[in-house]
Amino acid sequence: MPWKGISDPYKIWVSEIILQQTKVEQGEKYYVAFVKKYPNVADLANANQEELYALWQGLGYYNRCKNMMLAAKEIMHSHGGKFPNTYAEILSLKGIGAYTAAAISSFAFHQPYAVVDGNVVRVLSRVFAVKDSFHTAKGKLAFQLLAQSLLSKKEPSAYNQAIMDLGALICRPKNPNCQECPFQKNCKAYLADEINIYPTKKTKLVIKERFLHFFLFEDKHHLYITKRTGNDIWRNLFTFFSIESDNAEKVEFPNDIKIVHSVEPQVISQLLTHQKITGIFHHCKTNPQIIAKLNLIQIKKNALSQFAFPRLLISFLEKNNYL
DNA sequence: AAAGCGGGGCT
DNA sequence: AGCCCAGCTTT
Repeated sequence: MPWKGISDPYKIWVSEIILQQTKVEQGEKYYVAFVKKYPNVADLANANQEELYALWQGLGYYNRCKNMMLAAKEIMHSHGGKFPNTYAEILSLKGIGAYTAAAISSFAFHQPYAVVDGNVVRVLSRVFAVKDSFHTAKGKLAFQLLAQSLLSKKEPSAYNQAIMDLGALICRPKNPNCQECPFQKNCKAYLADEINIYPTKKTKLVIKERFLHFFLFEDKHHLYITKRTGNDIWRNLFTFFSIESDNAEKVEFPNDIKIVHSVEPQVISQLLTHQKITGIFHHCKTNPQIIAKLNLIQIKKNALSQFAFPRLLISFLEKNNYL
């Protein structure tokens, strides 16, 4: 790598920013071009923004170079053009977070700050069987403290480089080379044969789409409803008799329920935290046998407000002037 | 805590 | 098509 052995904090900074969310192979030529066109902080601070963006073209995350220029100007104005050498000052620069501040202060200034990036998280989570996700505040703190406690205070630079290399080359995301890993005998994940569950993923919010077909039974003065039970949404609330389907068009309904085909079913959706509920309201022909068979509750239309309905039902009732 | 920000490689 | 990756800022 072209930045190998470099001690200039500016060039280390450039390399670290380029490598954020970017593969080494992809970033290399950008790094070479960048330090050639802008060899130092002053050059970057005085850069033409159009040219800077042009140089960055294809690399993505364009705020990275925008922030670098802002930071370069800040270094010129507040630090006399000399790259700051304390963690706090480095961290305060635009576009530099905990990882990059630790990387620069350890690599350029040999200060004892442990880097925590994706590689480090992977290594530590496996070796120490850390199940907290780095994407939570708790997990972030846990990995930060653990990494800092392991850091070699004598050679923070070598330590940081080593643990990231271990993550990149041996303790890889897929097919880690545990046979050649120096920590094989100490790795809790390996010993438990649980390499594949680490690092714990961010729990992505999956919005499940559900289709509830409601069957509306009524007569002149009454509606027929049911109380929802079971471990599902709207427990203990009242709705029309319903059947769930995997689509809005078709539903398997009992043979003895007669849909009023002259009335198109009404469709209303409601977005919940984890579910998108689509209600399809079918107007049905009512007869006493079905009411009894489905064990429906007869309520007076002028007493609807005494019952707790889900919002989706309220919407339907309001739209149709029941409420 | 979650969204937004690019692009490329991998499955 | 979805997931992941040497992150940070804004909301």
